[in-house]
This record gives sequence, C-alpha cells and structure tokens, in this order.
Amino acid sequence: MKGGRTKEAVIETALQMAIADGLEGLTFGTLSKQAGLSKSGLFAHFSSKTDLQLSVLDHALGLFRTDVIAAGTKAEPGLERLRVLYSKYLDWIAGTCSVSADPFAGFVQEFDGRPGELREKLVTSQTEWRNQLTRNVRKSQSENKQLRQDPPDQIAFELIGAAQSFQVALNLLDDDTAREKADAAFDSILS
Amino acid sequence: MKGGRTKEAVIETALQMAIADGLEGLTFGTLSKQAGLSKSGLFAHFSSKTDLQLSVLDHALGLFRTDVIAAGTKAEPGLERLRVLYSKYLDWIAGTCSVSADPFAGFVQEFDGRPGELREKLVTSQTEWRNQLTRNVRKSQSENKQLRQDPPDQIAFELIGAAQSFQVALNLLDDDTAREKADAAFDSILS
DNA sequence: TATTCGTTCGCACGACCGTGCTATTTTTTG
DNA sequence: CAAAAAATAGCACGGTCGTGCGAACGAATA
Repeated sequence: MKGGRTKEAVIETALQMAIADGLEGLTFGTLSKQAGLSKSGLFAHFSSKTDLQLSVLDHALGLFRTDVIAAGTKAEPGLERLRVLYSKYLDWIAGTCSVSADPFAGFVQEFDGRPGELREKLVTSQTEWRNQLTRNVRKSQSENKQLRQDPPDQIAFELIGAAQSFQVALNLLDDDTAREKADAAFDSILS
Repeated sequence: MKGGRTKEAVIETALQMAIADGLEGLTFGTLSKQAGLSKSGLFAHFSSKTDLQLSVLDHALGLFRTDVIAAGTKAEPGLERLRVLYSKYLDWIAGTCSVSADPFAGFVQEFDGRPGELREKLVTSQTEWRNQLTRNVRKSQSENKQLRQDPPDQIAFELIGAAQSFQVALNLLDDDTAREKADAAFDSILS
C-alpha cells in the first residue's frame, strides 16, 4: 500500500483501542491483529510504543480541532461562539463526532503524574482549550453586562467542570438527563 | 505475620501504585517487590488480579468514607454539612488526607467502559456520593430561600464538576489558584 | 528491464505477565 | 510440646510484552 494511508488507518484503529483501554493499554500485538498487519510491520511506521502513543494523541487532537474548535470559529466571537464551542464539546464527549467517545479525560488521568512528551502535549492542548474558552467568556462579558462578571478563567474553570461531570454521568452512571444538566449548567454558570 | 495486618499493608502499597499506574497497571511482580514479599506469597491473600483490584478499591472507598463522609456527618445536615463535605472532598482530591491523590477519577476513566464487578462498585459509590450531596443541597435550599432553587441534583452535578475541574487544574496544569477557583465555584453554584 | 527503495513479514530475544503446585516456614491451637 | 493451620517462598508453565534483524515483497525510477 502506498503513501501514509496505511499509517493513517492504523492510527485510527489505535485511537479506537486507546479510548477503550487507554494509551498504556495499547499493544503492538493486539493492534496488529486489529489492523490486519504483522507486529513487525507496525515498526515501519512507529519506532516505539511511545511514538505510537504520540501519534494517536496527535491524531485525536487534530480531530478535536476540526470537530470542536473549527466549528466554533465559524460563529461570531463572544457569546455565540462560546455557545457553539460548548455545545460541540458536549457532542464530542458524547461521541457523536469523529470519535466514539472523548479520549482526553482518560489520557489526562493516565499521564498527569507521568512526566514526558505526552504529558506536555496534554498540558499544552488543555491550556489552549481553556484559553479559548476564557477569551470568549471575556468577550461575552464585555458585550453583555447582564452576564456574570466574575473572572473569565473562573467561568471557564466551571464550564470545563460541567463538561467533565457530563462525561461521568453519561458513561458511568447512564444518567439520561445528563445532557440536559450540562446544558442547564451552561446557562447557570454564565448568568 | 499474623491476622490481616500484612494484607492491610499490601493493599495500602497497592493503592499507592494504583494511584500512579491505574488499577490495570497493578502487577503482582512489582507489587511483591514493593511490599517485600514473594509473588506467590501474594496469592495467599488475593486469589486473582481482579480480587486484588477489588480489594484496593474497597480500601480506597473505606478511606473516602472516613476522610470525607464521616467528617461531614459530624456537621449539621444542610448547608453546614454540605460545606464540610465539599471542602473535605477538595482536600481528598488534593491528597492531604489518607491518600496521596484521589484515585477514583482515574479508576472511573479506566473502568467506565468495562463491565464487571469493579465498574458496578464504582457506579454504586459514585451514585451514593452524588445522592449524599444532593440531599444536603435540598436541605440547604429549604432552610435558606436565598440559595439557588434549581433542582438539587443539578446543583450536585455542578459541584462534582467543579471538583473534577479542580483535580485537573491541580495535577495536570499546576494551576496554583486551583483551590481558590474551586472554593469560588462552590459559592457561585449555590447562590 | 534492472535497480532502488519503502513496506511488510517471519522469526527470535529476554523480560515480565497472571497463575498454579509443592515445599517450607511461621503462627495458632489443642 | 505436638498437631493443625496459616503465611510465605521456590519454581515452572504458557502467554504476551516491546523490540531488533534480515528476508521477501511492491511500486516507482533509471
């Protein structure tokens, strides 16, 4: 097969596995079976397990950017964009975008105490995401004085928390009102 | 050695390891070295890896009950108890109680898509914890009509979210204002 | 067509995995 | 003190882990 197409497909499969078993749970053995090529064949594309994990994380970050961030960028900065970002974020977590479930919460739990390139990538991307939300909170506040005027990063902190609570309510607790709660939390946090 | 004292010590060590590497990351080999006894010696106490994981989870749940829930029970039901519960919960997450960090967020991420006894224990305990918060929110609301009068489970949903956001801000992002944000979130969510 | 070059495979390696089985040691009990 | 029971250790098993190496393949190039 040619070009990077095989590699792309393998990474996609690996991401699926990492969502279920974590990045550490990834295995060349099971991945090779799942992807339909030999274990050693994988090493032509990934020089080590860490390299594979990094590739999977990068791929997931790319999907997040197109599914969530790019979708938000099409809306006007400020409250409108914030609404889209949050709503798409919930869709992403619920697994109705390019991915069957949000991988990041699990990755963070796995690597938040494990120094290395992977952790740093997580720090960078999470920080960027928080900043993205914070900026649009700030703009919303300045355009609409009815909104809660607490520090924007405080509000972003609470929004991200609501989304995480949504994820647990949905995946662990099978709470079928989770989405309503997450939506209600948005309004409550902002006003 | 006698009684369950060795076992207790092993579980304590295993919990420490599970906080770092997850429940799946637990290993009889490394645990035996860490605990100072042989690999086969461990099998006198734990009949399988699953059994070990269950024991670790039970132990952690016990610590949570004494560190957080029991501390709250000493305060008056209602807003006062809610304050203590939330504050102790943050302490627990920050690792200033009986444990060096909160293990549950990681456990939930590991097992929320993995049916079995472990997952069910997680569901039960998380549900119980949510109910505990919800009850005290309700009582607070009925005693103080100044408080936000949205459904109590909605407010509990947001409180737990704030705590999870606190955990990430603290462990991944090294945000040294995380505690202030989590404290501020409490007031903001309730009023 | 001959050559090169990137893919993929088969195979092997040492290490560690979870788990049994059988001593041997320690503790409790009679 | 003897007998029974519990705790721990030694050893071996089949399997999988991550990783290297050299051979065969494919397609593009000369």
